[in-house]
Amino acid sequence: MPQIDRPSHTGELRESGRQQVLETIRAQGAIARIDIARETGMSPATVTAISAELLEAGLIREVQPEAKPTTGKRGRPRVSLALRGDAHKIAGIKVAHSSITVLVIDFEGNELVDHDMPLVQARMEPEQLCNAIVTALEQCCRKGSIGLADISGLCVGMAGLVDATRNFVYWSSSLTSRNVDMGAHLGQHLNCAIFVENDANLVAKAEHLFGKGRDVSDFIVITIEHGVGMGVVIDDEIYRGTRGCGAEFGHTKVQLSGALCQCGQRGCLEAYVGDYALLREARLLSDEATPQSIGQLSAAAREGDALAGSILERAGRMFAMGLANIINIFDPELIIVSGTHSSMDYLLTPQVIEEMRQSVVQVDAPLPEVVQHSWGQLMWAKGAAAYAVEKVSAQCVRRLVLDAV
Amino acid sequence: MPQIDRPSHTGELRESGRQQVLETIRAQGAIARIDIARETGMSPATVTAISAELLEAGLIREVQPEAKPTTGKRGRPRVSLALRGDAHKIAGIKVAHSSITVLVIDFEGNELVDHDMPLVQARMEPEQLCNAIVTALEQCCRKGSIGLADISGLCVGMAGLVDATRNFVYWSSSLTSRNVDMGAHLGQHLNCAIFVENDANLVAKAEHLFGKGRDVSDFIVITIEHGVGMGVVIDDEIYRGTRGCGAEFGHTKVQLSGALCQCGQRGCLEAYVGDYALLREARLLSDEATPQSIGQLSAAAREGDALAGSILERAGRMFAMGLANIINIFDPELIIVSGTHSSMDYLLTPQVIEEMRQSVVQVDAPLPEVVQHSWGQLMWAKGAAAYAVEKVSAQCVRRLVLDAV
DNA sequence: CCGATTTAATTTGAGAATCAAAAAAATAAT
DNA sequence: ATTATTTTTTTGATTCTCAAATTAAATCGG
Repeated sequence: MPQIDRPSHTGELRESGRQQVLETIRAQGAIARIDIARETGMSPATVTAISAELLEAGLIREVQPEAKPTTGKRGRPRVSLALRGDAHKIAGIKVAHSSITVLVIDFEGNELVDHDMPLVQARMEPEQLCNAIVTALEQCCRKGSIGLADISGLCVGMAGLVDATRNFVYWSSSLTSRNVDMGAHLGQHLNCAIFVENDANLVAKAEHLFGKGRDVSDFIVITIEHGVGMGVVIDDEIYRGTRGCGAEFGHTKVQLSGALCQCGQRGCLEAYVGDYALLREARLLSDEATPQSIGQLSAAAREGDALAGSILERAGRMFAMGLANIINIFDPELIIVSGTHSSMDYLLTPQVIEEMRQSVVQVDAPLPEVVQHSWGQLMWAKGAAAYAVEKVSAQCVRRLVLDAV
Repeated sequence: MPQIDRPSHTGELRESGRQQVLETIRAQGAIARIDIARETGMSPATVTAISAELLEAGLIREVQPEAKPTTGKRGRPRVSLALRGDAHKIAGIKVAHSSITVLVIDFEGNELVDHDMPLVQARMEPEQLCNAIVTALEQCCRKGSIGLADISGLCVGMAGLVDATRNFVYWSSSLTSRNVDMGAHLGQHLNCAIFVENDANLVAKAEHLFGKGRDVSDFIVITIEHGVGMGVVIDDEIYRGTRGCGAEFGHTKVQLSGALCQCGQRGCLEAYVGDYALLREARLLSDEATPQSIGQLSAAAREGDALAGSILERAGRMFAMGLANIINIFDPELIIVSGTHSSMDYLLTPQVIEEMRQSVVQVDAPLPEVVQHSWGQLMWAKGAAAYAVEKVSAQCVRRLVLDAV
């Protein structure tokens, strides 16, 4: 009884070597073999062998040392290795309330083309949503003169409870039904590797691959938008929990029987710091001056409007408390507060940081760094693409190892 | 320039194989080679090779199949492998407020002897505490007729902020000074492998090796005692955070500007559900009936005392909120509420579980199981011993691999 | 301009860990 | 006794990796 595809221990080892090299190259952009050896702890001989294989497979390329390094350094010049962008085209897709954003990148991470397709309604039946996704992808491909068949893989990011290991959506604000097997649905329309993930996790991925978490193996990303999301990276992996619905930072409770949240429960952090929560309170301001957007509210506060100020102040204090709790629980190296708009301007103020500091368990060791990162509107799609790239990468390596047999 | 102790990739692989076999044997108690192969995914050939080595090293033994398995099963009978208890003697030591508990176990986990030595004062200078620990260990060894030199390793568990990777104590309620290198201090008195850990993490270890977390790779242990502690096991490893001071569940904030905690901050969960918090409130009861212990308070509540009832009810609600937050963040497979006394009787009631359920993000998937586990007073020491056993195990394997070269 | 020096990459040969398949061992069934 | 069955061990091959030696490609110094 031959055991065919049970991963052998040696196979795993081999895979991990290749994976490591590829990841190192991706993390560094362009890096010489000798530095890969240093970085990964492998011997130069092994790096040579592996990179030869990756070169042959067309996944990486040698970068000719552009300019003479003029600075007198003797010895054989190092030849850097970089990813071959044209090895694959990969799509990241974000389903938002009012539009679907698509971004196509190459294997190296270069953005080829993006597209935003408005949605007429925010919540749809699964089939309807799939059609919309496919349409958005097609439009994007057409715009960039890319064949749909050239897409090696894609990832769809959506708000809600997603079990990424199964491409399964327990619940999403974009879907009218619960418990949808999005992977299967999309698979009927598209013939490429398909992944579905929670959007906050995708931002974490984006930070890890392209952003401020590039060289960090353990960090936490917090997104503030309509709701509040969190992505946790532990040991270079996204932490997901058993059912795939962990890291629901926005729905951790910060107040017994507190404010009503869009999830129907009370006292969620989101119900104090999310967009809708602030605007809900802002409506109590005198009618004429009622701010319709966070920007207006924030401006009113800056101009000395006491009520607006107190709304933002409370949100800030709640946010500080939430941040402190995260630090007390995870003790991460780094916290990245990511967003597409300037939520940070009023939420991540020095006062909030100070308040957070005072709610963190006191230790004579430096606090985790808290940084903010404003991305463009493409943040989400970029994260989705990053995730898909990683998955496709892993698939390539796996195929490489199998083919070698 | 030969690179001597940089762990080679092959060495890691080899180590992992041996480790895996040993762990499987420990987890299963006694298990045949073929089942180890099935369990770990290795080939039977490899298991034979590895177990031969472990047998020769004296770490495991063959268990003769006791009774004829009468039930007609043909074929060569399987020979189970078990740990050799006499391979090592290991001490677990818990430093509590009023005493030091020591437990000596053998390599197989059998309890050989335990001892409790009262302490005259709860907080001491490092040197003083070390002396007390050594004295307690000596007394325990004498009681069990064990030579101090026969102890292969020990672990000291203490409440507070401990960086176990460095055996370093940022702060502990048992120490008068901060930032103590306990490992170095103890090393001057004892000549064996020494480990220092946070006590909640040790309970997690105990649950993982001997308790309800035996076959679970991801779970969370919550301890309620004087304070509230948490141990997080992710992927069969204790999660510690970067500075080694994560998982401070007791000091997560559940109320803005809330009740005063012993840590000096406000609104910590511990300040609502810890022993001292309940007794603090209970003092407001009519003087004569003031309960001096949790047991009395709990009894009063059961007898219909409204004030006592409301104290416990609020504690329960806060605890439910804390539990729900943990689930929302970690989405664990299992939560074990561990304790030496019956805190569970009033904290882990059906009402609390129900309230927790209502504060958890709603998913059409079964809730994480919440179980309670009452250990004897030896719980902590047992956890410490479990941790030390694991570490010593790993050390043995490492030595085995190195010696083979 | 040419050898000496330096650094990077590759080749070579060997060691080690694993696995598949075959063989051996130990038992039950017939 | 013979056959069937199951576990364990042995054998031989594979292959992943590494150390050391070698080759490659540059600078430096005279």
